[in-house]
Amino acid sequence: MDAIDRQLLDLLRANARLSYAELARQVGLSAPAVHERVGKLENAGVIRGYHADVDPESIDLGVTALVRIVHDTSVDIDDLVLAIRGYPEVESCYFLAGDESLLLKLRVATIAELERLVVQLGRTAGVASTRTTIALSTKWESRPRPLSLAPAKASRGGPP
Amino acid sequence: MDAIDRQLLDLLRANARLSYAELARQVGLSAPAVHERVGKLENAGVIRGYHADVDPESIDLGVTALVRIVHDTSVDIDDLVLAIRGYPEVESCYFLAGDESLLLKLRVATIAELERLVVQLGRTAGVASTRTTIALSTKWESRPRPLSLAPAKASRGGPP
DNA sequence: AGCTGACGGTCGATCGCATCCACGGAATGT
DNA sequence: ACATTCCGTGGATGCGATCGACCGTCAGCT
Repeated sequence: MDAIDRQLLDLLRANARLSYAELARQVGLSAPAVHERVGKLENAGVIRGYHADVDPESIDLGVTALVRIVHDTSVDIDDLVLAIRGYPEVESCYFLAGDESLLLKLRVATIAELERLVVQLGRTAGVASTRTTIALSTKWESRPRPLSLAPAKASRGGPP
Repeated sequence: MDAIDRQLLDLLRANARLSYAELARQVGLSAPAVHERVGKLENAGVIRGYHADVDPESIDLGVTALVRIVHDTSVDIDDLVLAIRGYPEVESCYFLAGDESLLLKLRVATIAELERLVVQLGRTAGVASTRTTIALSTKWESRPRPLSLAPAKASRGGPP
């Protein structure tokens, strides 16, 4: 994992559909070399996948909510997580340090659907209580933090 | 936005590097037809981009934290959001209904870095107070909810 | 009804890209 | 010094992206 790998990750996080030829031009290597590097990053689990980012409102998921869950410890936490995974509306799930054990981010079409889901969650085995907050808007999400600052083609030769 | 569009969105959300030829095979159209459909979805803002999903631990971002921010209303909320956008560690930012106005999800390398960032956030104009929770683990994140269930090639003819 | 234009698709051709293979050179261990 | 390994380049080949020409369907108009 050197500077060129980091640059490739940056490029693919910004645009996952770049061709290997284009990536090669950007980092100053040949296409096969880039192909091999990216393959290794995939196999090593550094790159976990490539996903289209779809506007939620466009696909009728205009309501975003955050639900914090207090764990009823008579049920194993892994079983609870597994049960929650069964709800497709739950986009993300974090295991927290603190009073509430889990934070869920979920998206649904309507407030009515949210109500239905929160009630169902509250009845799920292992859930002691829930605390729900509506997200009025998403300012941004999944913003990638750049790993490398300089393009590799320039500045050959170590720091001054 | 018909069933085939939804199917294309599903396919690209699962794997953004599928070729147009492969997409075409999956939905039962020709490659140029798929090319045009995807282009329209991009131009309409339904597809906002394509991003590689990189394992945070692999790029030295092993600490995930959630910070809730109480807004000091003497500063405009938009200015506050803009200031927070300046911190590259903040991956996501939601505007909430409730006591705390903002929820931030951020990733850093170490607890020490987290401390530094939380202190800085607390000093930012418009921040009345912060409440920080560490995420011990991310069970899952950005899981896409499938839009269509059936492959378009099969089951021609309405429901029974 | 018949005409017309917009829309969305197919087909065929061309050019670039992905991918495989053989080869080369630098860094490393013996 | 030599052998080995790693990582790269260059060339060849078949597939995919993409363009242009053409076709069927449908809605609205005369």
